[in-house]
Amino acid sequence: MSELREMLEKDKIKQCPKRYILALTDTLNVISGKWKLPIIASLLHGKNRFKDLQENIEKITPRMLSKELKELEVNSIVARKVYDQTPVLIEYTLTDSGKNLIGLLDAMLDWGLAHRKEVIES
Amino acid sequence: MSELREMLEKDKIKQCPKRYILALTDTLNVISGKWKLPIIASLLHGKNRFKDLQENIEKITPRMLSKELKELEVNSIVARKVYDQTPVLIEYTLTDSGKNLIGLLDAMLDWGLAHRKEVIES
DNA sequence: ATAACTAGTATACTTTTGTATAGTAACAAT
DNA sequence: ATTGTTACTATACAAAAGTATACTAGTTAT
Repeated sequence: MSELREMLEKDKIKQCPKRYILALTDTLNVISGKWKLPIIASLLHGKNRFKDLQENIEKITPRMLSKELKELEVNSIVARKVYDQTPVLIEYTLTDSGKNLIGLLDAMLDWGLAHRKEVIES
Repeated sequence: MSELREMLEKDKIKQCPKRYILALTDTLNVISGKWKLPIIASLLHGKNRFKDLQENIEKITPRMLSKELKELEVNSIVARKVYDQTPVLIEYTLTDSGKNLIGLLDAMLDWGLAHRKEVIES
């Protein structure tokens, strides 16, 4: 049984441990906002350069792309690597944690598809 | 293999179908913001009345609680039922879709815990 | 010298999200 | 008539998130 389900068993409602709350809010922060998922999805697709991302993600401004990439880097979701060529090549890649997000994306996709089905059927 | 992983196979990168994007953004909308997860978690715990929720969720104002409950109701995550007693009893419950969110919360929890471990270890 | 390429930054603004504080409505009990 | 109960709403404001538009810096090619 899942950790959460166990925690919620009727006859033994426990306080939600703080580390669970931290883990959940971490996760929410990583995927929240207008551009995080498009960026992560683009990186999963193999679009790794600033310009690739800008072209791949419709209507994102360089300011937002730069801001979000920095935040993802600070949170160890994305790694930034500079290749000293000309013109300079800068490559953004997903860290292991970043790649592991695909499991979460699957869960989101599954819930979203099931929910749409539920809502339409009723 | 997961739908997403399959879609991202290197030699056959497909366009992300629009219904996938819709499903993902639906899901994100349902869990985004400061109060959605606390409210959903409280409802899973069996706190079903406005006042219960207000007491259970630290520092939420009635305005926000009301606003969020309405939005969750519109999106078929929460059902509102009025019992004609005195004083009036109004009960908020999770719909099937709402209850199914627990699987997603588990995935979020797992990723969050694993990520913290990764970051600390490195 | 000018243009073009990559990878951004700067400034000002609008929109969305959330907060603070007070008040309402229906009814019952004292 | 006042107080208490539940379940909210109204108004004004502050903070966070996102947008628009223009500009910079280093390098190479013409």
